[in-house]
Amino acid sequence: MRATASVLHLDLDAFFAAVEQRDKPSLRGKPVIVGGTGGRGVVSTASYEARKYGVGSAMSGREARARCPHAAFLSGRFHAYRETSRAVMQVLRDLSPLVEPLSLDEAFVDLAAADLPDLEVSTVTEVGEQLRRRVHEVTGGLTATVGIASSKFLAKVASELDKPDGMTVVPPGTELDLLRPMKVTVIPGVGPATNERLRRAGIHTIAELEQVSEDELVRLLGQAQGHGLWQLARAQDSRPVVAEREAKSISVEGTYDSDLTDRRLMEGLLTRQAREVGARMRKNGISGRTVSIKVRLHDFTTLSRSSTLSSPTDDGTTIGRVARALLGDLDTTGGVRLLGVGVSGLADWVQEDLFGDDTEEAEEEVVLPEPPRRTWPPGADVVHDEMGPGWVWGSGSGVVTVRFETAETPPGPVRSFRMDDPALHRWEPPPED
DNA sequence: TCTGGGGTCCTAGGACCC
DNA sequence: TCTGGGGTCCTAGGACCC
Repeated sequence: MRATASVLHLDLDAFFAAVEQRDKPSLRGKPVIVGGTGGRGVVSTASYEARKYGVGSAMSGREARARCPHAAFLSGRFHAYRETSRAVMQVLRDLSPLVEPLSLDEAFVDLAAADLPDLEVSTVTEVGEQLRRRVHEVTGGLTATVGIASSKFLAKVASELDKPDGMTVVPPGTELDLLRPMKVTVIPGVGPATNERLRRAGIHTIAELEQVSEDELVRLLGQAQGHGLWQLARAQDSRPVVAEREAKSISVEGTYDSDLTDRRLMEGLLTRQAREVGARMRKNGISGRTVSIKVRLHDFTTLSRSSTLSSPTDDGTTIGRVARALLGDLDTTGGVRLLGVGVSGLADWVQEDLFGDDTEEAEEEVVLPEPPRRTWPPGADVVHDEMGPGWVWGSGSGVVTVRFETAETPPGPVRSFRMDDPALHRWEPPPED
């Protein structure tokens, strides 16, 4: 904690939804929900008009639709969000060289590194208001909420107090007066699980947390979190604003509208994800040694497996080969809703092939199931079961006849299914790159 | 058909080394 | 041949954040 209110936290209000309303005037003043469009999607951002109906982040699309059926549901234009975010971050860097982005819509700014006459409350208040006006200008009308205080913790807490389009400055010396009546859930890092543990120990507010000894908190929550919360309950936070932080992992994952049971299909999807991870690594000039997969089963149980290579790689083919081998250890008979591939243990150098050709080795390729050849029913003509992918040969009287073949393996066997047979799954094409 | 995607950090146990 | 301890790496899982 500093003696001056020199840490600024800026939060763009309902960011994704606000960009959509900016770019499409017909959406202004109306409920807009970004995310939650797919069969298993969740809400990423709801505009304030939609929040009135109880729609919020991380809510399932199904529930959001039930609460606010007349909202505009959008899948998101991340390029536009990234571009707008860049403009905002540049405004912050014009104010101070020490800017720490937390996400596309949030950042800390160290005002002690800015060129200001002093750090009095009146001065930083004016700086904050100017900053909010400037953000409004460069974004074409987006609003931001700002918190300014003597530490990251307090600045972030402060920026939550006057949303949207507001600002809160916490004068040095008043931090504990502000914190003590608040619930422990305002502390970043206290989520549902930690809150429940604290609640069982009779701790609801920060004032109550402050009464608990450090030993007791460590016993309750473990060394790192116990010690951390003991400090935050006293407004003790000396974490610096750090401008550049290097990525520690890169991953790609996907949730599928219906559960996967076909191992060949899973291997094909992992292969595709591995290629995407490799491409992103090369683009960023990094490589890594530990390849991980993530598998979420039908019942939401989440498994992970990883393998550490003797030397770093950025090669999608290698990553894919390891990923498929890791999948081989897992029992996926109940069905899989999510698959993911990641690489960690990153180094900012590349071991080999720095300028070499990047053609992939053909013998490592896994053949993806064939694309649709006929249409029945609309959008669902290519299907698969545990035998692999197939396509609909004919249908009638509630029965579907499927040929299990691909261009590589004709002619395949023909089987008939009832239309509602749970063994028959719609083939979900992998997302576009 | 409750429960996204891309991350970070922490814990805990076992291997292995000194 | 009584049991030792620390440090690092690896793996799996969990909590949390936006």
